[in-house]
Amino acid sequence: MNLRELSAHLGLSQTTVSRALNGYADVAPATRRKVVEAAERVGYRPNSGARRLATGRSQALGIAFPVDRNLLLDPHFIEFLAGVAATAGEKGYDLTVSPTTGTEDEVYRRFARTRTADAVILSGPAVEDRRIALLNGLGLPFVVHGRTQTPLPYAHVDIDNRGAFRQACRLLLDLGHRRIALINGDEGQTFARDRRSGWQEALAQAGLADDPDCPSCCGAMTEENGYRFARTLLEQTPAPTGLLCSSVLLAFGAYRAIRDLGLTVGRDVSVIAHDDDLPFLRPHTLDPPLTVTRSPIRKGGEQVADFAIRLATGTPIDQLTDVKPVDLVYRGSVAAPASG
Amino acid sequence: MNLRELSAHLGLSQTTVSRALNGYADVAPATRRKVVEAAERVGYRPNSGARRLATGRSQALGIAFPVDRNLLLDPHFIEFLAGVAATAGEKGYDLTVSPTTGTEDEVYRRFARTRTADAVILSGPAVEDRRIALLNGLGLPFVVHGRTQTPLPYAHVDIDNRGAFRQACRLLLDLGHRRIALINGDEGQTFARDRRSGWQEALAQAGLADDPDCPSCCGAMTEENGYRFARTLLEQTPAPTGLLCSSVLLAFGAYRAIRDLGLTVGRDVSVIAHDDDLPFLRPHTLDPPLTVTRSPIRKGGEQVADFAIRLATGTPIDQLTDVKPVDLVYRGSVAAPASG
DNA sequence: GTGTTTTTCCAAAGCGCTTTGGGTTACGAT
DNA sequence: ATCGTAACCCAAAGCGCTTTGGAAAAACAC
Repeated sequence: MNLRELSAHLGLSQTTVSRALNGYADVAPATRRKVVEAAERVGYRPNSGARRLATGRSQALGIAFPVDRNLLLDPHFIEFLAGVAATAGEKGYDLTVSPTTGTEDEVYRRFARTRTADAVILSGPAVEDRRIALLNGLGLPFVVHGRTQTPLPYAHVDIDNRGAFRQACRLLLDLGHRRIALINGDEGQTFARDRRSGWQEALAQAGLADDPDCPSCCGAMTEENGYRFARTLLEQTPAPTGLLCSSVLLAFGAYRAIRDLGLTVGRDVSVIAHDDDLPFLRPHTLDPPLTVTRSPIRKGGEQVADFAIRLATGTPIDQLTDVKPVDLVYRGSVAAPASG
Repeated sequence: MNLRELSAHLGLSQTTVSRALNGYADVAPATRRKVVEAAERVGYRPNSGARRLATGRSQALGIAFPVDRNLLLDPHFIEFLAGVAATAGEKGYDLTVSPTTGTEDEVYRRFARTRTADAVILSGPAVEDRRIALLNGLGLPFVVHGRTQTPLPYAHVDIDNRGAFRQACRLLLDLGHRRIALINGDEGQTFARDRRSGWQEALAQAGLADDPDCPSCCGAMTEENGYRFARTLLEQTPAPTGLLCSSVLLAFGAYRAIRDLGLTVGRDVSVIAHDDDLPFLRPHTLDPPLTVTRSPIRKGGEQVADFAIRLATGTPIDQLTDVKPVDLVYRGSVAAPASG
């Protein structure tokens, strides 16, 4: 059933039916009701291609991910994607995911030229991210999940990573810890860089700036890396008594390392992690329950999608920026250091 | 730059340019070369909406996932999706993911009516799956990842789950185990049901059909459940000496439970799991390395996408079915049971 | 040379929708 | 009655592509 058939069936013009369905003003309430009901009854849906062609907009959000970087395999990204998808779907937008090998440029070019997406979502921004300039050049609206360095204003959703890790580190300092290590994500990405800044700021305030007893390491946020990093850090002397992890997955590995070294979390080593609220990795189920700075990454996805749709429909960029504060949830993995 | 402009620029008709670009026969090689080069140079890309409207096909694969069921949060699904996306992208297809709350019906209806997707991908089929009938009714081509019960032929890609678990169970039996438990995924889904069948077949062949000392449990394949299930099973008397897990994630939890009970994997309890080759959960990094039946779920996704595209372009259904055998990889988590 | 194919190209007709730019009708104001 | 103004509706023109059904040119056969 297409528009012509539907309007013939109703004895109305295509124009009127179209306008009735799309909520235009100049159609009588009674007519509109009739049209909407008929459309509902016969299950009419406008052909997406035709609408796309006529309006120039695709009612779709685009997101590119490099297949070779392991973005899709990263549960954080997926949870984020779930949020994006949920909100997009709710608002009648499709989500077109386009995998790429190598650079994402080609995908964005295609999105722009073919008008496959009304706006794109950028995730995992680097500190200096080439994609921003490209998208600006292409005139393709975009929303960044996270932040980056760029002269122009840009739509973004982020959390206060720096503040979160500053606060977490300060908690350990207040409890008396003096050797606090950071197990971070890939520091090419802004979120990791920000967390490092937060950690450093807190240390600096405590007079521990660049203290060699407060080491750090970074890499992909996997359980395996968490184990390796924690093990390496804890085998040093003097070993850190506090561990800041950029992900619960890393903390998971750290717990295993701590156990393997015959130590006890919360007694010998205090651990705090950032919790993106991944549904299959619950920090409170660990033993002891893990103290976290918590911010559901899924919510981030939802907000990014919302921003992207608003952007595609004309909301100015400067109204589309948000940086959320982060809660610190205190649990048993943290205590004052063992005396000595 | 659109087709009209491009053809004007070349001094050719739109027809010729279109046909040259789309590889039709009736255009002179020299002309084609000129056209292709010009298109390349100016970066011409056909407008997706227009092409969609003209051809009735969208060059996109569709996949629906229920937001409230935790499909997207399931790393197995994601790894599968990565494979789908990779192959789709490679072949110039977009991947439209559509989240739903509740039933997927509405999404399929929309796909069918709006022609948003040329074919859809069904993942996690239940033993009796309503979606099959719906899609058949809608005339929307689909490929199932897994199998289901249905009278009509349908395109699908699956692995030999039954054979894999039969073989795994037989290995334990051959080593002398007599109490072998199954920790399975959700048995509403076919893959889990098949694995159970394989386990049961092997037990039956050893004269252990329905033996109460060979219990089983099932549920979402999380680390947490693995721990809970294993713990419950191992606290029975007599406790099983062999554990078959439907996922490395479950085995992960099982290892933790075994350790917590003061037992040792490979000595007190042998463990085998199915390994979908999730990149952040490597079975050989466990201690002791985990014996697995292995089949990369990502490859499954790649093949499903390939099938879906072939289906959308006219390949008959009966050429689009495949059930892959599964390797058994023997590692240190398996040994003969302790005597007695 | 003429008739017949084959090759190469093109004009024009859609695909199904939105939207422009009027037309009608109804109704209160003059 | 007549005019203006709303309120409602419509015909037709695209949007940018593919594809049908030729036509012109070139190649071939006789």
